[in-house]
Amino acid sequence: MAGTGGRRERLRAETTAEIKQVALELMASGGPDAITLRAIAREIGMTANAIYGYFATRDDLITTLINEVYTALADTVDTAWQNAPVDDPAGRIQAWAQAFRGWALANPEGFRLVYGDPVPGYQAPAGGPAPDAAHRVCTGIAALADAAWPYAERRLPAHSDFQWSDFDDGLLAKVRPAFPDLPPAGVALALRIWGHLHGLVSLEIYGHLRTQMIDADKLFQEEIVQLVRSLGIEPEGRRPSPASG
Amino acid sequence: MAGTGGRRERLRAETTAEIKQVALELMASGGPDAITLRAIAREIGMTANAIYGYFATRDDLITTLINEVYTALADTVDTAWQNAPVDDPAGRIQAWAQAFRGWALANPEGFRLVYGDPVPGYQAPAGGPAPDAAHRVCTGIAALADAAWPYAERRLPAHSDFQWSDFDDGLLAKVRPAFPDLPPAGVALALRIWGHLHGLVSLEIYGHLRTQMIDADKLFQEEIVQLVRSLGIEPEGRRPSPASG
DNA sequence: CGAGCGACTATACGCCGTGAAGTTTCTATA
DNA sequence: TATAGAAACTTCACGGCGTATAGTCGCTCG
Repeated sequence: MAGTGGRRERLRAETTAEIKQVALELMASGGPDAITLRAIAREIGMTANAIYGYFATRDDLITTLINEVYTALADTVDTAWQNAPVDDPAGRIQAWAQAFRGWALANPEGFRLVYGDPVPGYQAPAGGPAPDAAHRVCTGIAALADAAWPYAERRLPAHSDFQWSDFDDGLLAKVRPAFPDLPPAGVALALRIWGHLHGLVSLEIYGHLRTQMIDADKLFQEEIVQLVRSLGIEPEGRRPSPASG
Repeated sequence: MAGTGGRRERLRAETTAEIKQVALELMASGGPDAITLRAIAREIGMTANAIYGYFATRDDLITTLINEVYTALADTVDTAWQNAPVDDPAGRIQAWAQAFRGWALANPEGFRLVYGDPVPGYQAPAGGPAPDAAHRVCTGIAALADAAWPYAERRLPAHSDFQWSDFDDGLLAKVRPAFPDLPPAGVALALRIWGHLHGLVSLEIYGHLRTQMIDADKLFQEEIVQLVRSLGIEPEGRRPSPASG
């Protein structure tokens, strides 16, 4: 067989990349539904069946796309919150939330692809289509929860009984080494924060907020402020010390 | 034309009902994607084109189904929270949240139909497919927010500047007469609560929580407790008076 | 009784995913 | 360098989809 630099393999990689890129363009212009093998082939100048040489089935292609799009989302939000000062946990949470919603608004079809029913009849593989990217996103929020934990802990009275066994091992493999001081309840807090923000963005992207409210942005900004406040850290770096509560 | 009780009209109503029921059965067993005119016709014993005598297009049928399913959801949650004691706002919120998630878990395909990308290529009509049901759901949460408002108000410091003009007129037409003491910020609070709960349930229904957590129920129960607490009302009726804060 | 209308079928078109079989083109080896 | 084989791609085919058009049957009412 040819080595890594073989001509054939290079062409193959290029064609694979082109298929994916055309698929993403179709999705951006016509929604996830527009991702059809025939449309991709038409655009590239191939026969639909030729794509089967690169992806075993349409669902395989979709899964790959979900992976890439989800990874792009994770990159975006990670970059955003990591660019905020380390000593400003409230600012980091704000950055995460704004980046998450901003990405969703800029890539609504991508959001639907990752978080919705992507495409007619699509069946995600066992363990989800993009577990790594999902864990990355959750780990990002866990970082925010970890930074806020000294403040938030006292706001979450000790009735919650989360244990490590409640969580997915793949997630914990990333979270526990990175944030050794974050207890199970802290991970639960991270997931709840994720849920809060995902809920509003999801309602907005799918048009359910628009039928209730003119300006979804205002609602989201309020949500961020209240989220930060509920964690016991004030926006814009003005926050009490953990000791003074 | 025949009167309201005419034989023809009765038969027509029966066939219309049968089409919708078969569609819902197909959805329950095979997901929203399974709702195809041809499958419905096959099940009923008609030709696919015969359905065009009852619904102008497939999207029309889908819109009707969304309306019915959304209404069923609204009925369920309304019944649930209204059955809790009036003087137990925390219990009512709990009832709403449990009923919402319970309905979603019992009717995951219905949840996807209402809140997700229902069906390949479906385009919801302007104003959303089921604005009435959506407003009913939001009005229900507004009732909960209204009951909690005397307690919650002091937890939401006065930096939010919501106005009536921020919200949809159809929603306000239901909310303002029913809860004359609830200010715009209270409606915003209701929408945020909706977002919180929708987010977690949506992540769960679409399988995104399962890749992070073993027991989504535990997370949701924690969410309810913290939600009630954040509003300043204690669970199970033990709550401070608004005056004592 | 007969005209008209409503309910329904038959046929057809262009989409879709995908399987089977055939063809071309490149590559590795004898 | 000749050649066997693999890889890339095409052609043809099948069944499913929404839906447009035209035609058919039977009930109902004047």
